[in-house]
Amino acid sequence: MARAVYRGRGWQALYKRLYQAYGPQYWWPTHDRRNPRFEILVGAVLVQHTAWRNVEKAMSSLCRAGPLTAETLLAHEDLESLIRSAGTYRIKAARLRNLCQWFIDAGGFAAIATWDTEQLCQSLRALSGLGPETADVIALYAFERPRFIADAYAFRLFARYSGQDECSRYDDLARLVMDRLGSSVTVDFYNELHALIVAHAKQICHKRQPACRHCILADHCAHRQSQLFQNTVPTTEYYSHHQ
DNA sequence: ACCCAGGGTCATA
DNA sequence: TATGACCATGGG
Repeated sequence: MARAVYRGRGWQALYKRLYQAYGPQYWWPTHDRRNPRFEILVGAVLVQHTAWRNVEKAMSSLCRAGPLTAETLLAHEDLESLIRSAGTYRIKAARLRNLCQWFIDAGGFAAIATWDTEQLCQSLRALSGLGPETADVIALYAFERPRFIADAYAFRLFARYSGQDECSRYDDLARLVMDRLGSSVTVDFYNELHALIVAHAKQICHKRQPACRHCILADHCAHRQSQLFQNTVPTTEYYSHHQ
């Protein structure tokens, strides 16, 4: 049986094609299985503007220093040096302390689980050092709320794919995508969608020069279409005929 | 030597 | 509202 081909342009079709190409991404990755949900809070802060491999080093030294709990992190006098390899470590140490205190004051996972999603996201964004993206990452991966992560990769993909860059703010793109997807979309969908967008951006849709020749979305991508149009005149065939 | 990475804050104009 | 400087390590 031939596998299905998804020809639609919408986000549902885009998801299916990405999934078909890259498969499940198994996010959020965890280092220590004892406190997997709290580790997501920590990782979400550490990974800000940082390659994940550097977060892994910081996470492993954190786990070596004690259990990954809010109380233990607050007790670390040398938190800065423990997370040094994640970069911007003074800032991130302060942000982690903020987050840990918030978590304790809120009453932990059981209490926060009863919060409304909007309430949760607003509360997270109110913390110094947690912007819209980190707040949504925590809401989605640690608290299993349906949120679209409108990160730099999503902006890039959307701008190239649709050919329009009308969205400039985080909330504009997040709202646009969530409205189009509708309320029936599951948390698992958003979980996988963000991970797939990251995988696709890393492998194909780079910042400078996207590898459009290998892109599985190229047939519907505005950026690819404009590239093909520009390349219609100066082909090697043309010059070989006219030299 | 430069650019980038699973961002966010703060100071200017 | 919209840029720019800054944070800072590590890999390509």
